[in-house]
Amino acid sequence: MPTHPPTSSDEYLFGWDATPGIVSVWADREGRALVWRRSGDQVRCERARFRPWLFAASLDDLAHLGPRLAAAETPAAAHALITYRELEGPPDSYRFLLEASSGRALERALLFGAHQRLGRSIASLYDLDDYYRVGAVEQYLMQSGRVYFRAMAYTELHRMQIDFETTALDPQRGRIFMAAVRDTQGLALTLDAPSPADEAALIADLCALVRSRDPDVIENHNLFGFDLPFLEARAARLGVQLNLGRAPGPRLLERYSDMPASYYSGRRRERFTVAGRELIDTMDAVRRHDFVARDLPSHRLKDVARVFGIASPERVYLAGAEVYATYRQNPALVRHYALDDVAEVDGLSRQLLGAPFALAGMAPRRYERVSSAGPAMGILEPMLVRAYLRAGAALPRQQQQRGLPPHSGGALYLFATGVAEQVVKADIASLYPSLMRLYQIGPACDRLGALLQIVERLTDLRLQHKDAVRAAPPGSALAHTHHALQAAMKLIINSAYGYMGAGEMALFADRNAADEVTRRGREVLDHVVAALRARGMALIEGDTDGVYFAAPRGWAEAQERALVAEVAATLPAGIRLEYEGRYRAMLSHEVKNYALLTYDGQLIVRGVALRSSRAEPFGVRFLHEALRCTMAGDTLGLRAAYERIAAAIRTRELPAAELATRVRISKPPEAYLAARSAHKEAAYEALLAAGRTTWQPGERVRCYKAQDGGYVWLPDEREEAIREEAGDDEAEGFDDILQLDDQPPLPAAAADDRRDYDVEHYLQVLVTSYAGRVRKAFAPEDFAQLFRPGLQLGLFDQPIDQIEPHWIRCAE
DNA sequence: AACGGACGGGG
DNA sequence: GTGTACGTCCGTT
Repeated sequence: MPTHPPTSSDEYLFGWDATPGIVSVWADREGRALVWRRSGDQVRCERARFRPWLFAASLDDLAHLGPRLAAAETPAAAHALITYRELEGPPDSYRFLLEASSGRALERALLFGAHQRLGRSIASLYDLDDYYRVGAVEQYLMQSGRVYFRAMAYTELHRMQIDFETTALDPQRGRIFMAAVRDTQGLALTLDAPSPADEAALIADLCALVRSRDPDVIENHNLFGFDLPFLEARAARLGVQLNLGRAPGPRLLERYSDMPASYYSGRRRERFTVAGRELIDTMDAVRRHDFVARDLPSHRLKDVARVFGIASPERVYLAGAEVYATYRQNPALVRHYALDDVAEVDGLSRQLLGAPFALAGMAPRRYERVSSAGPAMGILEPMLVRAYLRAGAALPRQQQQRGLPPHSGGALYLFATGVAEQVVKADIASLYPSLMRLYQIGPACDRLGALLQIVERLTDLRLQHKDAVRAAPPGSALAHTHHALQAAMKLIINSAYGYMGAGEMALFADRNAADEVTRRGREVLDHVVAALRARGMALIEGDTDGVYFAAPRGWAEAQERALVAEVAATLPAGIRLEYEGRYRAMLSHEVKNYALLTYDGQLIVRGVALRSSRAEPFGVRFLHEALRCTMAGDTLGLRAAYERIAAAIRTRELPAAELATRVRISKPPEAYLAARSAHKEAAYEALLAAGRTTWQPGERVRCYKAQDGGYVWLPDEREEAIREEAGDDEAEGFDDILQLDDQPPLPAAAADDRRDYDVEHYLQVLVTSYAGRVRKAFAPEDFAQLFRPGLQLGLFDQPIDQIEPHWIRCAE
């Protein structure tokens, strides 16, 4: 592979080969690649060759090859098994690029040599940090400079959504009874298997449908976590082959583990892959979206679809446990439901996969990998490796940096607790990348300066795409494309700093550089804080790149904005302080724990201290009211809210469900019974008291403390009413019997009628767990008076309407 | 307060 | 084997 003179930063970003329309790549370690390219409705597969390669720190492990190892581009290279290229770089780097016509032969030779050198057998090259290697597809893409989707729009992709309805969550206990299939070319149908005998045919039909519709992409929500593992298990049990691959590649769906066990003993995610088609799990996209936006109540398909406004008004909702029972009564309804599911997945894909699509046009990885990868190790690092490979430069090798002090973080200040009005939030846009740019802080080991060039070029391009979004017709495909591109670029830009601070597994990590960025960041925030203080603002809290402060009462928004602009003007060029928003009031409790009241009356609560993890419904209701009253300075209202809820508890007006807490239990029955005498826990006691002797760890238990000191279980009717059906449908030949497991029947009294809770206990909880969240807003004696049971004033009390919260205000 | 383990999500 | 790492919350010391 020839090396190239200085590469342009556009090559760093986009590769260099102009081949358009690549929708999938499959490669093996023997240097064979299949490249599927789309042009309109046509997909053609081209065969390509590449020379398998990897980076090595030395040639020691290849000495045993003798003349079968030769320097590239020498006469001896013609007869060599493995060729090497010595790269420009420091001695402790990956200074050799090894190439062979067979990647497997290359690895075998290295493993043999390492075995001899170390005197122990080596399972995998990944166990040796003497080598840096990527997968075959990545080798091909990095070497060729190709990327996916060149000159393609997202709408040109042929996508198919597949969703299974099953009789249970566990493929050992249940089976597939329906598949809903939809594609971007207008298909929408369900395949049914009303009887267990039909399941094998359903699976085979589905595979045939995939092959005939021939999509580039297969999508679903939790595809890797549920549908594919379930499908695989059922197909194996029924002896059906999963022929989902695209000709002329291998046909079968393949499973692999997300990472080698030797590197990480934690949870390994199962993944699947198939030749010629990209498998996309929209849940990955949802996670990535929520990581930035933090606006999702959950990651469930139905919840997310509602938030994004893609749930149709006629959408059918069924509780998971009821789907199969419903199907037997009303199959049409379940077909409707399942088709709604795949329609929502399509909607989610259109909304969320644009950015990964754009990233796949930059990073040398498969679209399906890019869409689930983290931006740093998953995107940025492959781009850097491609740049070094292209330039013929040695990759840096992380020296073990043991015993370093932990990497220092951003500034974090709590200036005041209490209640503020006229609150302004100002923050510095893209602080860390801006600092990297401004002060040219990149990893010292990045001799090409590629990371900084990538950040700089991306920052410029991103602004261009943001402009292009504004210039394009709103809602148009063009606007969408530019939006996706700028979002993708933002993701990479923001990951650059984190990448430098990443541990030793990041090739280009540089703790000192990361520390330098945070140090400069603290400097900038300190400057902003000082400038605000000098202008008489009342500071509340500051965190890394943003600050909350109270402006003088009665200021108009324009005045606030002018002040922020004035402070912004004192910062170095390239560092932009922005006016982010204003709030009617703020309750400052602890750092990162506060409540905000917007000018249109919305309550925003941030931080764990202001959320109760156990969250008894009555407490949450009260807390929200208490926060509103406190922020309004309405102590009478606060006292009234407290008295109202305390009275409702005392008179048992509240149903027990309002006082119940919901916990997830973790111990199996034996474990709890063993520990029980030492330490009783409410949830288990409640189950035992209800006569239950078995339960599953992970079950959610809703329970409350009763007047008699015991605990009472409140089953969730919906979750418990229908238990999963028994699994052995093949042996029995039918599966139409709903089996309740060996639980006793539910108590006859409906749960919401129960009132036998421990009044004193819950009055205590009300004060300590919930009223306590506004404690910081009051002087101790005022707080004690506000939440004292009974109505009589104490000797030294002042009238409640004269109690004031602790105000955070500008000096007059 | 610090640490380790489990969950999410899917029917 | 088509490949390198999740945050967050909960329960326990």
